[in-house]
Amino acid sequence: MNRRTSARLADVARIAGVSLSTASRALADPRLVHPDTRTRVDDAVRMLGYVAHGAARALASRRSRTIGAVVPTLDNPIFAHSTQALQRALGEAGYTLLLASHDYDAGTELAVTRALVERGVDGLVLVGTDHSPELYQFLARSGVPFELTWALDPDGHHHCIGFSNRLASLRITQHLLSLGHREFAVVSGHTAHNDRARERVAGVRDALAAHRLRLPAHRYMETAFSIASGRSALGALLDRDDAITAVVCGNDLLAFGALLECAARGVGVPAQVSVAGFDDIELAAEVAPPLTTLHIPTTDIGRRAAERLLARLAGKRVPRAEEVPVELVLRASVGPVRKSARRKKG
Amino acid sequence: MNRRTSARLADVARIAGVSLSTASRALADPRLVHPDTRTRVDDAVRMLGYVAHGAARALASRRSRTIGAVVPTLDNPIFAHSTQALQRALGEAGYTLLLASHDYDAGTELAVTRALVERGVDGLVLVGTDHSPELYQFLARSGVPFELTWALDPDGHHHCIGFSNRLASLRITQHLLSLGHREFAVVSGHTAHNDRARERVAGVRDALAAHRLRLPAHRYMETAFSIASGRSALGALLDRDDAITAVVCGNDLLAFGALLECAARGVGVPAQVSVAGFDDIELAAEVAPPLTTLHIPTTDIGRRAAERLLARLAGKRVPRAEEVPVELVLRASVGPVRKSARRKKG
DNA sequence: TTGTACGCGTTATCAT
DNA sequence: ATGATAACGCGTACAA
Repeated sequence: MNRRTSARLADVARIAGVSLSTASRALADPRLVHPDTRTRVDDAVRMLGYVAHGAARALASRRSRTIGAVVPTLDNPIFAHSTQALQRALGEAGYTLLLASHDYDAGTELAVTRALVERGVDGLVLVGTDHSPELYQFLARSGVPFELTWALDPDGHHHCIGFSNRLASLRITQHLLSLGHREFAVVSGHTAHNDRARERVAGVRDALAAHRLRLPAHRYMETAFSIASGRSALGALLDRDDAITAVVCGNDLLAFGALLECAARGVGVPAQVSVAGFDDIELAAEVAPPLTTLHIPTTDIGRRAAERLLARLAGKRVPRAEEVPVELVLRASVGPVRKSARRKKG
Repeated sequence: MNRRTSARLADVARIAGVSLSTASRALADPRLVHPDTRTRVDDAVRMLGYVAHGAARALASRRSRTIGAVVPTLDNPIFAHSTQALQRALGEAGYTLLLASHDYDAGTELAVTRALVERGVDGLVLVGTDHSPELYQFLARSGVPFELTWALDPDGHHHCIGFSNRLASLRITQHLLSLGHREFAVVSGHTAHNDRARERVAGVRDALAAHRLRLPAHRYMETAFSIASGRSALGALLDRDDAITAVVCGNDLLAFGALLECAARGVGVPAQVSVAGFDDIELAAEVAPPLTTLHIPTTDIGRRAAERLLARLAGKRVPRAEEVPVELVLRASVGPVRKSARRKKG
């Protein structure tokens, strides 16, 4: 560990023949120094291979040029995608992303968020509105500005960028209802510590209630957000009840798994629906339609979250809540109700 | 921005009635102080909602408890997955992940790596061995320890954790050859600034050469790593040449796209192969077999990268190169050569 | 436009 | 076991 301590700004200043503060200014805002001195400083920097010491810089300037993001998991492509967009937007603005995930555990979320704040992030990006009171309290005390994403804050207290998961889900269910479907099932992700999942299920129930329909308990399944889970969940549902004609899935991974199960059984569930969409996986529709998806602009969510946060850090005002447009994508093959699914085995 | 400056360690010390250094010790290593003083310090911490100032800590201790990761993109599930594993392992060890991506651009990679080093990361995790001389030089000068992942360094100079993409690809191709296939096509990811992609193609050529076979230019396609690209690439290949009986794809996204194209055309390409596997997407095999995959332990790569790096930071010695096992997964439906693919349209 | 000098909040060294 | 004090490397009034 006897790594020779690298060049400091003082060294740069000495080589360039200027004072420390001049060197500092030359790097912070080149317009503040004489062109000649600037080039001399730049030369010295190159010569020494000088790399600024972020910690010292952060300590003195009280900003780290760092933004923290806390996501449930990167294994869900939608979060990987929006995080990718977030990182890109931040990078272009000279900011660096500190990333943490919590696997849908509130305790972990608080711990990792604390770790990020401790690292001195200038701002935070969280997913959803469903966070423990302790977390909200911690955020308030720490004073770090934050953005909630993938949902809209119902109380309007917090800054957020997203969409109404409930309305989106309502919309897609209404569409199926308009096609004549009455026998619904739902494959949801786990709803604990997950407002998006809960809202999506609620949206289905809302739409059904408007038609005096209910979602029976045996047609509701909650599982992990993965293709494999989606597949086995639909399998279990169809084993229990083969009158089902429409399935609303909590996201595209679940929907894709459901499609696979249909394909394996050789049944054509008349309307296979995904509430959350991810461009690439939507192609799955071509394997085993019918599928209706709600296209969610994951990229926009990440990018706008970054832009909003940076704007706030720059002292600009931004609307507290911002809604991203969500688009219903209808497959050509989605049609009116046909004969119910039939089991192969059993 | 006149956010009241939060509690400092000095405040904690004052409230606890101890000196600054005692407070510091109580937090750094509780065993160093008297149990009574420790509880008094802890109480004061809770009372004030004290959160350590990472920058000051890093400045004084010369370590940031932060590790940087530079990946091509999180949009590729394999990197999302290994990054997720990396973040988890780091988090459990009290480290935080700084993440950056470069979209397969060498210039961007250098820039973001520099940004991470500037933020004071204690170590770095990179993907692959294919980095610009400038980057390697920068890493050497900065002295930051780093791990290369997803490949093995051919020269054995750098610390790495991964597998031989070339041998893996060779193996899968040999398997197809053993089934009697002779008419190969390859759908590869872009090979610029991507040693993994290049090695995978090379592995196919190696295997073919051993049978005195070549890969004609018109049966080779290079495209972006995505499902959509995989699909259209195979479409183009089949349009050109319908004698193809086996397709080796650069990764699972491409392979899945290829499967979709086969399904859409109603052809059964006798052996549809993916060189890189990702558990969930392997389920696609059930939609449109035949598919052979190489299962890669993405989680292990991320976790081991973290463990190796942290071990090195702790002064322990680790083998310079570590290979993760890669497993050939054969689908039941993969059989010997059948009649070639036939085009639907054209 | 440039330089001086102080402070940022913590750890580490050295006493006690 | 605890306390005083000197770094740590940089930003930024303030002065020149």
